[in-house]
Amino acid sequence: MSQSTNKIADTSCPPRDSLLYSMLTHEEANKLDAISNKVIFDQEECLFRQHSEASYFYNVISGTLLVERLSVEGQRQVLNFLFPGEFLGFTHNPFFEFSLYSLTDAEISVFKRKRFNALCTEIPQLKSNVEQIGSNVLAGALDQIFALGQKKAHERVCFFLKQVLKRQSGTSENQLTLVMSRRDIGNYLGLTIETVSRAFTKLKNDRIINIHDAIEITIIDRQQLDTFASAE
Amino acid sequence: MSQSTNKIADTSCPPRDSLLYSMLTHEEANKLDAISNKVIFDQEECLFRQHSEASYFYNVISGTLLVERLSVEGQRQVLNFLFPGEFLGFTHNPFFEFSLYSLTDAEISVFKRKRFNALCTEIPQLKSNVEQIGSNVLAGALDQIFALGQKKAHERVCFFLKQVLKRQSGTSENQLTLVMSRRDIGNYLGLTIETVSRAFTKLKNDRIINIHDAIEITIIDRQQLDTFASAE
DNA sequence: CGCGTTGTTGACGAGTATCAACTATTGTGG
DNA sequence: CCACAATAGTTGATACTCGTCAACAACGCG
Repeated sequence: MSQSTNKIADTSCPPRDSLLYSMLTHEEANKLDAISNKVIFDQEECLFRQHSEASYFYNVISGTLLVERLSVEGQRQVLNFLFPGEFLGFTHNPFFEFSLYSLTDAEISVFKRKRFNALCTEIPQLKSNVEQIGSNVLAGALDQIFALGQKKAHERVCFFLKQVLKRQSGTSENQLTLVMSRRDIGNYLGLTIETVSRAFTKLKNDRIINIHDAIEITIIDRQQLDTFASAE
Repeated sequence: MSQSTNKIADTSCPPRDSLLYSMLTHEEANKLDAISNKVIFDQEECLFRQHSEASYFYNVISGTLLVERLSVEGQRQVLNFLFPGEFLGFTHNPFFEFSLYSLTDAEISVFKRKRFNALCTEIPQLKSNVEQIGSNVLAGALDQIFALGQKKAHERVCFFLKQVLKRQSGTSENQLTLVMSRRDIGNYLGLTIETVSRAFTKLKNDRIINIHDAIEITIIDRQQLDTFASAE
């Protein structure tokens, strides 16, 4: 397992404001913390690979991750990005349907499924929390289908920016940092890197966003961004 | 609930060769049958609507169904088709993420979730069967993402035909009946009806399929169909 | 500093959407 | 049963979007 090659961070606990911890008593939350390990990953590491045994699940504390899937023919499809506070791995399958990679250095809280399931029988609320979180994977996939099926290039990019804006916590209201490459964005949205680049330029020329160094983006016209993001 | 407006069929039971019944003893299967009702739907009926309470789940005995989702802006997206033997509704969410409509007359075996969950505690095997089936929804969505993100029109149509071929049981090996309209196919594949029509014509001209009356299709070159279906 | 990688821009062509006309099929009322 | 209207599907002409190929710029790294 890849996390065994990483150092286990000492004392610090995952943040308790997340869905998983909601509705739990303080004592229950302590029990939950007790079965998690905080693991530090470097940039470009693989947390788990598609078809590997789903023995763990993951809660992002800091950093950004990428979820991808390979078809039987070996074609790569980016399925999602993962931001601090988010979870992955609550599948009922014995094996993962996709792979998870770190785009940046990342602190991850890792739970062993067996121990977690045991705790679930003790704390029933925990189980319903997990099931709700698990359905987020499907919700993300459905959103992506909408974007791929019905939108033009610059609209897909707006959809993507809006998602990052909503999920990339911390930074200021209209500022965002795109740690993922144009290639990853393009693959996620079903576009080539050139088309993604042109879409960004168009949005800049239309004064909807401001591009500083291809990584740092500012939203100027939030309303127009929303319109494009949900355009037919 | 819409099924209350439909007649409950009398004695007949759902087929027992499905995933849900696999690994169950005869006695357990009987218990399962006891909590299901067979309901007859006409063409173009709504079995359940998006955001309605997920109180039931469904096992198709005969007929073909369509799964669709509306965005907040009201745009329609076809997510899947459902064929005999297949299931829908094993969500952990309290509400459905999508709607289900009958494309043809259909016999459906309907299970009440509460009674089913109660039975799950009695028959643990049942629960793991269900979880496996539930993940098929996600698997279908992931396949659709691949098709939408990476394929040309005629390749997407091949992908679609291959799916129908695999899942539409009963009829002969290379014969299939497309009960869904070109509009539904197009929406599912992210294409216009004209492009779908042209793709069919191209496949006919390339001698990969034969079209009899736009509904009845014969696969001539199965190998080429597979190649197109999984092309980059 | 040169080199590789990543992102941007331009020219061009392939592929798909759009608009429109036409055909085939289905359903309805006389 | 037929005539007609309505719907679904096909085909053609055209415009537009996006992919492809190529050149170039910006950045990071040894």
